[in-house]
Amino acid sequence: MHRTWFARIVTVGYHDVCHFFLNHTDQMLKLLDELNPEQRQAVEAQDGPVLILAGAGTGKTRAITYRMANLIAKGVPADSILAVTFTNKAAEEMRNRVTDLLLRAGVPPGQPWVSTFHSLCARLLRREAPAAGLPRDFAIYDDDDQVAAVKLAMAKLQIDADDLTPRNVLGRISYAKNHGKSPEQVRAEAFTQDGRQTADIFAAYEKALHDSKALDFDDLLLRSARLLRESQITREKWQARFHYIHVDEYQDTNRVQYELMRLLTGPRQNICVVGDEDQSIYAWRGADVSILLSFSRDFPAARVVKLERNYRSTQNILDAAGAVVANNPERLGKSLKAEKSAGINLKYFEGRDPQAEAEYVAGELDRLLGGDSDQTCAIEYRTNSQSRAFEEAFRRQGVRYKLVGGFSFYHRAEVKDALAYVRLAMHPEDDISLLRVLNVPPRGIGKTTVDALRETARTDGTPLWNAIEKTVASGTVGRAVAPLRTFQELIGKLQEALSTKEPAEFLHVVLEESGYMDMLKDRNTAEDVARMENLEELTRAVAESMEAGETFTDFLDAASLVSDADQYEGKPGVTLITLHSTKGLEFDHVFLTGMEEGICPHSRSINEEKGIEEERRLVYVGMTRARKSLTLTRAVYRRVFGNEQQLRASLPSRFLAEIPSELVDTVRGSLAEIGETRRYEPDPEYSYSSEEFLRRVRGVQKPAPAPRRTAGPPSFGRANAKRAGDANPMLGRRVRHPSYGVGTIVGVEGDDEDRRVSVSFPGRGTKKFVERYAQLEQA
DNA sequence: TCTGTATTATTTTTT
DNA sequence: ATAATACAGA
Repeated sequence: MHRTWFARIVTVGYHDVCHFFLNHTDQMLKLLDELNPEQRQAVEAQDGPVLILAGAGTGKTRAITYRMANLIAKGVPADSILAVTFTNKAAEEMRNRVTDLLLRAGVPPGQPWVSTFHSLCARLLRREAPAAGLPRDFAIYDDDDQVAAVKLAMAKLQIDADDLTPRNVLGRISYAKNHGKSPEQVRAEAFTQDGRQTADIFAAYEKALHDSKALDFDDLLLRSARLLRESQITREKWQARFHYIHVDEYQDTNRVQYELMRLLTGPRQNICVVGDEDQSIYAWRGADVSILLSFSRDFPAARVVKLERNYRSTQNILDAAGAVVANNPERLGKSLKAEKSAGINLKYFEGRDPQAEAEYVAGELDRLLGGDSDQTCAIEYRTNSQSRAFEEAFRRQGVRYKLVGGFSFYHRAEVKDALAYVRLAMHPEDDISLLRVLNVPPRGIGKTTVDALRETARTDGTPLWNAIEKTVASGTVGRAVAPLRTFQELIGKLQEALSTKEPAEFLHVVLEESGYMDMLKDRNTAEDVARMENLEELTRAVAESMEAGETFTDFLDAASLVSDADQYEGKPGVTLITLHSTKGLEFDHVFLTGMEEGICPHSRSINEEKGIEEERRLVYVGMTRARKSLTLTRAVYRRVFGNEQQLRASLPSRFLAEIPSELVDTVRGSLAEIGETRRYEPDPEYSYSSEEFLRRVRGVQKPAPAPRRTAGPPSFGRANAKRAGDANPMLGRRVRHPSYGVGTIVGVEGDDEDRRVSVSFPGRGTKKFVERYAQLEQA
């Protein structure tokens, strides 16, 4: 997957390194001159605990990479150095940079172990599977699988409460697990019906994962920590393996990760952590800043290094970001000094709605990327759903972009389906995977049959696989018995293939024998063709992974553990990305969008002071990603859901008012006029009611707002259609839909914004679209 | 009893 | 718009 060429470089032994010892240290010393005094201090503090408090853009990655290279140059075997990063991408980047440094210093490149906590734990547990009481080929459930497991557990318990959504329950389960609580404890502490039900679901979820031979993300950490805690032999073995440990983004470490770190560090205490309390943005998933703040208490011998020189951003950007985060109490407090000059002012644009916001951004991108295009631009937003307006506007205006997050390759349905078959071949008792593909492609196993199987499994307390076996064996006549037997035989064949064939070849068998490929070939819509290509890509990825010397489980682990941010390639161009995923990245130009109350800060965090503080840090992170320019935008009206919901006016984000107004220029065309820049200042008048706000905005608005989709696909007969009453002139028109092809309009309802059209497609039935969203063209 | 079509609820952030 | 669910036809 994210393996690169250096993975194949043979690790050089300790003696080889010693052989060139003196020579290398000299050259390494020269390289260390490239560091500033503080960074150098962090690098040369070789033994014992080290805490690096590093503000945004102060070169912390640089400090860690030089530190590791320096250790290797001094003769420390590369594979006894561990660095834990927040994403796989960051890990890859770090490995590359260490390799580069070693090459420059003339040191034979060695490979330190760099990975995320989760990948580290996955590999540890694979190697120590027997000691951990796990089968070596356990599955790793990703987020989707986890939600499916919760759903299954809820169905089994026949719990169907409105306020207990699977995702919500999963959050509670994860919270409990990360706080070391068992289902029994959760139940004992519960004082509401919801709490008790959550405890029951938790118990059923744990059992389901156990029976399926699967671990979730939390389990990877928990089981590793437990193993190291309880098995002295294993603990000493791994402590002996890692002599120097580094943890990046330490402010976002949770309790279990902390325990892991301590267990691995052991008595040697060669631990170096890097963090910034202002960039802690994962408290909601158990991260705990106090772990960072109490490092010096945990390790009294700790040396503390502060990195405060910022090499990334202009002083204006830093001042603006600093002013925002200054509103948070309980900071260690630090001064960030830009090495760059003041730079240009920040910009502010307020559009009527997300479309206007997106069009403004698209125009700016056009300007920025006009001539030379080696610049990197980021469109940052709080929630993934905000990306759509930008995607539409960019596509209309021909702005090329890359989307990070959302639906990544390994989350595609066809990829997950294929991998579910693979898991089933390993463990047929994996209910989640079984339910996923039992009737994909359709083999005549419908809801009724599945319900019956579930009931059998529930009463017998067995996995569905056994229930299938029982149903088939019982000899009862039923329509579903034959397809069930076929499915059984299919899995049998796959098991056979798994044990005899190479992984890539095995995957090919999976796709052919299951009929999955045939299903796609038969349907052969544009989407199906794309799916087939994705599956080919998957097979290719497996083959490449094998060539790189990885095992099949390595590959599967990586597929489960890819993170959204891993998709970012750092190439010139435009990237759409959530604020959370931007952590650790940097861009020449940043657009921080959707700066509204309810979006950023998000409405779910708005009621608690702690929530607001974290949102503020999120904004701080987003702002400090920018090197040269930072533009803040917002939309006055936003739809909560797709279309039915009404437009809702929102107030400007409170964080905008925290930025000193003299650092910001309001863009021409912004709805908030220049006189209204006072909104940037703390102003009691700023907090008027939403009704009054709406009135004000309407007052400001131009008398005839231009139609928004001027550059869009031709909107057929809009002017005519407005004249309602007589037979709609749109009826009978031929239109083209991107995936359904050409059809005829057979119905029109509503008008303007919400106008919906029914289109009859030959052979595919009648579909109803919201005209504004469906990309219909006149045919 | 399965399969396709109509209706409805759904969006915080993620390893 | 998309995903889950309900309903009707084969």
